[in-house]
Amino acid sequence: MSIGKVTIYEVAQHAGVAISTVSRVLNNSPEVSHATRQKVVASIEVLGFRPHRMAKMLAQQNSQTISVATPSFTALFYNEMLKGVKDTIRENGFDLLLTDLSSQNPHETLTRFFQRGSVDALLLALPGLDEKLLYEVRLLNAPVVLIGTRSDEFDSFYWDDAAGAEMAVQHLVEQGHTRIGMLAPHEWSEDAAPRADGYRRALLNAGLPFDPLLIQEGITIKHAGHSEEAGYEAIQALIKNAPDVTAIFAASDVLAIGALAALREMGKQVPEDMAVMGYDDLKISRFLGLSSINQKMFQVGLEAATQVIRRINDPKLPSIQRKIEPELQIRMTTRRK
Amino acid sequence: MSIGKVTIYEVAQHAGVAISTVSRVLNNSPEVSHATRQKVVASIEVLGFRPHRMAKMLAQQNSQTISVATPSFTALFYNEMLKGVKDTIRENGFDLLLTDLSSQNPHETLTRFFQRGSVDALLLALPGLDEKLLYEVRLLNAPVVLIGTRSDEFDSFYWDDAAGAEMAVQHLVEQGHTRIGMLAPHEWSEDAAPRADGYRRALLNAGLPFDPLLIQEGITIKHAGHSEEAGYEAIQALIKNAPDVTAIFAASDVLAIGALAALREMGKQVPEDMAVMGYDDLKISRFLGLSSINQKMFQVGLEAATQVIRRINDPKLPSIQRKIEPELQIRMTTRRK
DNA sequence: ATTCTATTCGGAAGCGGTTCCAGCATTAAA
DNA sequence: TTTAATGCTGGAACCGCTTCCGAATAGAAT
Repeated sequence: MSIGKVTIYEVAQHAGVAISTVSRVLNNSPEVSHATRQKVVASIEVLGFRPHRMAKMLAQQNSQTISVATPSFTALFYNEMLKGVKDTIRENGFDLLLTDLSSQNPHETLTRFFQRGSVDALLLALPGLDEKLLYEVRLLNAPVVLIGTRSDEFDSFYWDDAAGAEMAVQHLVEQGHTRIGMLAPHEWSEDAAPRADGYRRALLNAGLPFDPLLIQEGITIKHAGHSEEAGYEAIQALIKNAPDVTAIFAASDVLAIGALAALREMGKQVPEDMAVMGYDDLKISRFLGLSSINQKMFQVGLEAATQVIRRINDPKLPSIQRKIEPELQIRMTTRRK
Repeated sequence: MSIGKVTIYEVAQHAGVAISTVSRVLNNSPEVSHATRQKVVASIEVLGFRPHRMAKMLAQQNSQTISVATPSFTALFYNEMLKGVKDTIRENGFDLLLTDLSSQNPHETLTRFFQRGSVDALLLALPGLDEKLLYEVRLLNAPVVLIGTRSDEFDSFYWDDAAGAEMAVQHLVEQGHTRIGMLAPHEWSEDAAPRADGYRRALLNAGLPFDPLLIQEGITIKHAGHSEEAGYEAIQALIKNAPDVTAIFAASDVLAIGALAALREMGKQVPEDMAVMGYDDLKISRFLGLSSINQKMFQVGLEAATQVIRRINDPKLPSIQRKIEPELQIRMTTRRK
């Protein structure tokens, strides 16, 4: 379980000093003479002493650990965010604890953080945090940064999903499409609903009728959420229900990628036969030529991490609320020749 | 920092018992009467007591935490592995600590684990662990599972990269290609070298000449490693150097995806003008129609996690060595019409 | 030479739990 | 009825480090 199990007691004895002195050396306190420091350092080296992390944490009452909680940290979407988070966390000497909060039952998984002392701060990226959950987060009484949810009492980074979706669909309209479908995940996740609103709004603005048949959710429970499989299945159903569709707006890039696969297999050309628009602008979308809405996930991750560090250092900082402006990325899949 | 700061002392006092009894209730020890248990549970509820994680760890001498160390856990390749790891870890009550070990200087970052008590076990997925590093890992004196490196003294899951690459290139040969290029990352990573060996072997077997011009590394340092950018740049250089190439074997799917993007922009048809073969078989490759070599990353992650749990429970288990058989996945990008 | 002030260090009390050991009250066995 | 076994519980040591406080030493000031 450990490396030799050398404690500061052994070091102190070996160096002929008190343990408090060893501790001072470890935390390079200024109030220790050069000579004794030398002795202690030598003893540490000789004995191969390594401090015990938990003991230090207990004594100092902090864990040097920051947790990031998401629905699924291996999902591509959150993966992009983590790229921005991880280095910042690391550079400031914190460890990174990753946890999935099942969106069905975040309450239970959130309990883990209620264990006192387990993390110094929490980055919570759970779309659609409700009041009940927010209440629990408050109880944490620790630095918390919210991502994807706006709250006045916490630092929060959030998007206007409806505006982004509107922008996306408007782009399709401008390309001359009049029958525009939408692909949504099987279970309407918290992020998909506002995107559907934006979709409707764009149609309204363009004077196009809203046809419920054109919104197609993922079909099987097995492929719930934003999965390629869901997109793959959904577009087939959509085309069956509405063969005259010439463009689709997918609620996420992942769905769009599944749709592209189905279209290819059906022998349909993109964008000639069907224009495809995604949402999230994953890194890979750039290489697929997939048009999308950039949410600046990397940047958000970076700023959120920076902010949480700042807050750890100064807990009474006024909370900040940052709205991220979505950005339209036009690429091959929606560009008319 | 905590929730009310209620300790077992308060609980004990409130319930009128000794702290040892409270502790027994917390760890549901059988040797506590039903009546007292009720009292204690009630007090815990009333006071809103939550155990302090660090204190428990220190006393129990374990951290209930498992760390996974990779070159970059946000890289798609390791991401697939993590999908297999995370649930297993979680279900067994462990927390997951993710760390990047920069391959330039893994020594320094490995030091973190040398802090006694910080993790109970380590999943180390660092291709090309050398003897020096292995020596340090040994010093950890903790359950360690190696992924991607074979060692008799540790549990290890590894691949025969050369065999996989040979299989991939042989497939291209069978499709009738005689001028087959290879795309490698900018800095020859530990995994790319054996794949290049397999490439040569396949050519040799087919009686095709080996032409060094046909192996193209990534160009700029900025896009080192397995990045889409590297593939994007490399294939352009390759085609310039050897315009007669009709098929390429990319050392990773990520490189291949970059190459596909470049080909599309150049107006080249895949697979008609250029067949493309990847390596890793990321989930997304299925949807891109990208032929690849499946390394069963998810499965490896799953098994490695299972094994590390097993080893934590029984440290003197004989170590196992599992070689993963690569599997050829033929898809659109290499299929002759 | 004496007093005062830094500087450096040792001692000891936590941090918040776990766990061993002993003691007491019960109950079963003799 | 006495003795032995059993079930619960309290007390105290301990996990390994931090940090406050007071003491000792040395150098500066008088």
